[in-house]
Amino acid sequence: MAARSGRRPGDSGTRDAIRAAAIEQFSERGYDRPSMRSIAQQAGVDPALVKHYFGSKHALFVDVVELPFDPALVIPALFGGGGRDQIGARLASFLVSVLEQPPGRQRIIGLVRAAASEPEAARMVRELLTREIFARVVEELRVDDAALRANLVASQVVGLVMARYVVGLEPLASMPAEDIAAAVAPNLQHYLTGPLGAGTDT
Amino acid sequence: MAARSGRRPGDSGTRDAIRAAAIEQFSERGYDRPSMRSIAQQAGVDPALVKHYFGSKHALFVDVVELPFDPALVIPALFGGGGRDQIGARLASFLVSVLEQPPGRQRIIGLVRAAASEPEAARMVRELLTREIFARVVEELRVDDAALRANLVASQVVGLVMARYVVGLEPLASMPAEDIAAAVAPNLQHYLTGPLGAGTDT
DNA sequence: CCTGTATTTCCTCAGATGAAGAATTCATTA
DNA sequence: TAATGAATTCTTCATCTGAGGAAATACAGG
Repeated sequence: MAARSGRRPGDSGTRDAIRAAAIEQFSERGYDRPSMRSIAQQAGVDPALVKHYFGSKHALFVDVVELPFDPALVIPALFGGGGRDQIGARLASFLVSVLEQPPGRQRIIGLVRAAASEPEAARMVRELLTREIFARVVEELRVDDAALRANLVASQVVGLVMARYVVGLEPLASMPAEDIAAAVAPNLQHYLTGPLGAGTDT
Repeated sequence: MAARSGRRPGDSGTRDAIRAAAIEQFSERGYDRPSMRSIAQQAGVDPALVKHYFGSKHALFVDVVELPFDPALVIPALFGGGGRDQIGARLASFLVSVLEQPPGRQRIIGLVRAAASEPEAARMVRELLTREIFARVVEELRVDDAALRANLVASQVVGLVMARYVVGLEPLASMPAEDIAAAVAPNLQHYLTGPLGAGTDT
């Protein structure tokens, strides 16, 4: 207990306030546009505290944009077990559940937005998908071209995020999430278990 | 005396040099990161000329990022006529032909990247899709929910651009374009003419 | 030859940005 | 109570940004 001395950290909530403001700004305006000053201002905090707690803008971004779920747990649950012809639907409704709630939605939108202009963020997304997601999908899905199938699923998911949340296409942007999940599920299913080459019918 | 300032002899070509540099930088780094100075430098031109010819950074972006094809001509050709069950394949291979050549690819990637952080670019994409594309698709496709179907197709196309060109997912990024077209075509077909619900009646 | 206009360069401005350091406040602990 | 170290603030720096203006130059038409 002798090691514990001085003012206890975190009793003011400053760090969390900065993180909350950063999540919001990164998810709404990408990586470049939010400044450390604008984030600090929204958090009601001195700009120097951002650097004090996180060191740099990039470190703050990395700290704040983490997946709101653990792929190591989620993917086996989604892909394992039976019901191979229901994977598309299960995956779609899981994605919807993540994207419709603030914590998950903001982080994922922030990642996607940032990846469009920050090469480092693009690398994060690429490695995260490759290491955390694709590898496990390959493991669970007993199909050839599992990596490509996971790529295609990822492309549809990213496209949906762009279309619904970033670009705001109507009617997609205003639809109930469940309807979107229902519309997308068959195609996710096709990417995962259908024929890839000259597939004749869905 | 060699003049250090003033008009250079011969044909200028300056305007085109600026446009070429701008296309390249917007497509590789989005809207915010390229500066008028960096574009001018790449064009081998004084920064003031960028403002002189285009007025502002935003005007330069708008001038440079135009669709490399005319939807008014392309869409009726794709959707009109018979072969309703081949629309997905025709659309996929048209998209591939546009995306695999420098002029079209750079403009579309530039638009997508910019839309992620520039609200004005997002608005451009939204209105362009709504006015130039969706409206004509609705006209040609005699189906209910034509706008939503076009939204879903757009989401897949944008997602493909992000996954292949921006994030660089493997193996998607290194595959021959025709293979990708073949893999995506059935899903585009499904979005356009298949059932939209969960496979049951909508 | 001379004037006008388009092209080009240089210079300036006002503001924002990420980063860094010094100084101040204050709860906890010895 | 005094010392400690974390939490916080203020100030500074060097740089970049988009924008605008003034002047220099060269070509074209009269």
